Amino acid sequence: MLTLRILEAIRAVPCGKVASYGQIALAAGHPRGAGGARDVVRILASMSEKQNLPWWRIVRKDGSIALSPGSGAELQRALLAQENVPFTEDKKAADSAFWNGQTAK
DNA sequence: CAACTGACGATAG
DNA sequence: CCTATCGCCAGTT
Repeated sequence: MLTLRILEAIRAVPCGKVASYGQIALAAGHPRGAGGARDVVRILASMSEKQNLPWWRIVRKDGSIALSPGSGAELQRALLAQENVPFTEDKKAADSAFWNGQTAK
């Protein structure tokens, strides 16, 4: 089940770091082009709380907050800040890129 | 049980 | 460079 694998991948993200949906999907073994990211979205959006997942560590490939402002984006940024994750002026995760830092390009 | 949904990502225009 | 569209697919309603 990809869901569980994705959940595990998200849980595998170390504190103080972030991962992109694409990287999570890839780590989960779903190289569906870029579609794997959609799976991460679905799962996170629906089960994050239930699965006790660190959804706030999941950002875009650019390292920026994926959610729209007012939907929890500010909250996520605050949580990351507490995890010791530095942010750039663009509100992107600076050096917190997980998996060889390929997330922040 | 069937349909909708989506916090993305890449490619094409 | 920015906008638009396609791909993907299982959890949620």
